[in-house]
Amino acid sequence: MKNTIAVLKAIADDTRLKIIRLLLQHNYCVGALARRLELTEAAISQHLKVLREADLLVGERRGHFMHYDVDRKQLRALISEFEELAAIQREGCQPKKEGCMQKKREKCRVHESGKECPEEVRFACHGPRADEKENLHNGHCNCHES
Amino acid sequence: MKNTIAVLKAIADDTRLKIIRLLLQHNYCVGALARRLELTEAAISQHLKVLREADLLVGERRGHFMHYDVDRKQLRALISEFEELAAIQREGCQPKKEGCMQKKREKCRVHESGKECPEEVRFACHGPRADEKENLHNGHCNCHES
DNA sequence: CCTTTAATTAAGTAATTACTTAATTAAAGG
DNA sequence: CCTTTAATTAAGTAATTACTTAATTAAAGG
Repeated sequence: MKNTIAVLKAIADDTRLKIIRLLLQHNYCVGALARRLELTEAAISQHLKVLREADLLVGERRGHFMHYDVDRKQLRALISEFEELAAIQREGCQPKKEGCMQKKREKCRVHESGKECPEEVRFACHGPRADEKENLHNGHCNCHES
Repeated sequence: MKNTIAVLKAIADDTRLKIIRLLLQHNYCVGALARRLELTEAAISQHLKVLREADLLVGERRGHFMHYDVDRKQLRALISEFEELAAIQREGCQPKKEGCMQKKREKCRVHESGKECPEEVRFACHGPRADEKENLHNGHCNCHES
């Protein structure tokens, strides 16, 4: 799936979810959708555009009328993404093995002196910065509980 | 699931989806999430509130720290909702059997006279109003193609 | 108690979104 | 061609959202 967030945003709207439900059942034209959902055709057209750009719909012209179909492949792709998400396992925290600096954490009383946190204790107290990926255990393990 | 749209809206945000991914792996406190996502704790706290109110998270206080957990039941419930959606079958349109008024449709030239659409042809031309659920075939079948 | 700390809430702002009406586009068909 | 029709796009608006900084709350611990 190209852009999961765009697909989710597209589907996370009451009107658009109703449109998807309707189009899964029948091949409604834009006017029919507008009548059923009691909105203007312009509003429906704009919603259809959002869904189309998220690859959730494919449109087909039939004479004067545009008929839209749900791309069921994309729906299934979304389900797969969620299944992958739900399958993420909890990683157990092993402070000692991973070098979590429990002791240094206790030393952090920087604000008393009004000074900047010295590098020696900054990491232990405030955890890794975005660019420090090595130690992932500050802030989420039991170090805090001591 | 109580409110599918609220759950979808909660999850359909880049930052919040990242929070969910992180919390599925580890028990991060709010500050740790803020550091990793390079946002203020206030911003994270507000996102956590959205997720909490969608029942996607449960929080637990540990001393000074709040630790949040993803409610995996809710994730699975969301997957079920999507599977139900994807399982909706296309209903074939049977105009004759269902009394679709193909003939009357052709008579609709109301706008020529500048008059209101007479009730006799209104339904056929413009389809059922929201309160007319009996005939679901105007606007989505091949009637238009004739 | 009093101070520190982590998290939340309040207040404000810029960007986005969901609609409206009006204008435009494009196919159908005399 | 010219008109009709269905759909889309343009322009504008009110509501919502994602953030910020500042103020508040609540537990921890000397």
